[in-house]
Amino acid sequence: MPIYRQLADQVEALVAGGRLRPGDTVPSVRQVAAALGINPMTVSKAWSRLESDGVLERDRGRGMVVAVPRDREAGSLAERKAQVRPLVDQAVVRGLQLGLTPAQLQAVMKTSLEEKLP
Amino acid sequence: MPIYRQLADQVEALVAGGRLRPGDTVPSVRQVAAALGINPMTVSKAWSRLESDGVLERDRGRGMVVAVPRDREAGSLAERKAQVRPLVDQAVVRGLQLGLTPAQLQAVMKTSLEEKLP
DNA sequence: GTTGGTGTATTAGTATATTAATACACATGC
DNA sequence: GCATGTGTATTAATATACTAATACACCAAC
Repeated sequence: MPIYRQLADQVEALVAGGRLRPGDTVPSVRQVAAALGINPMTVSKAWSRLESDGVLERDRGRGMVVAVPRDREAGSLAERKAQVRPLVDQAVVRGLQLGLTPAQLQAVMKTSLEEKLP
Repeated sequence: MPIYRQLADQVEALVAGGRLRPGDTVPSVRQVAAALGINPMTVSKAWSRLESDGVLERDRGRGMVVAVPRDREAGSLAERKAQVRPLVDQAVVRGLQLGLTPAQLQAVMKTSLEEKLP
């Protein structure tokens, strides 16, 4: 998995779980790049992707800040469910293939939720 | 998404949901390739991947057949749960980011299960 | 042995993705 | 103005992934 995607996923998980809240700042691209020994552009690509997804916002001259979640942007409840659906399907198919029962799959999701949420 | 992956995912879903059962045959690579207007090797790549995953088996001279699910149940329950976990995590993070509640995410999975299972 | 059916190893061409180097634009504080 | 901090557009090099063309090995039935 590419570096920029690993970075984006990590930050996205922190925000989704509430461990990074709206207004919190994120380390600058150069800080992260120096810490990981990679190119700042690679970090920038991760930050930019998160900005496109509405997770972060650019604060001119300061850096990237966790954005305030705008529910309208995501659409209706049905639309948002439809967006997660493919990912859930993928997990379900894999789980069934492994011989897990529906109840066991639900249990895995419950565990995941408990670990993600603060 | 690449063609060979779409094919593999479709067949995998059919097997996981029980719509294709052990012993059932799968159309030959040339049949599928002709029907879709693509190269047989592309189909072969999908079939091969499914064989690696233990979903299909090669029956020399005849073709590919849905495998008996003994290998899938290899490993403890905890191990199998651990294997699905990353996929569930991905769905959960995306769902939370879209503002879905845990209950709503569980509901999406329930719907997915009901649609997949026969 | 011949025919007609499997799947696939190998090779090659093409497209796409990923990372990095460089130079730039903008904002802030002195 | 100047120094120092942001992020990034551009370009280029590299790696990886995907598809296809060809030729081959295998099996079953006649």
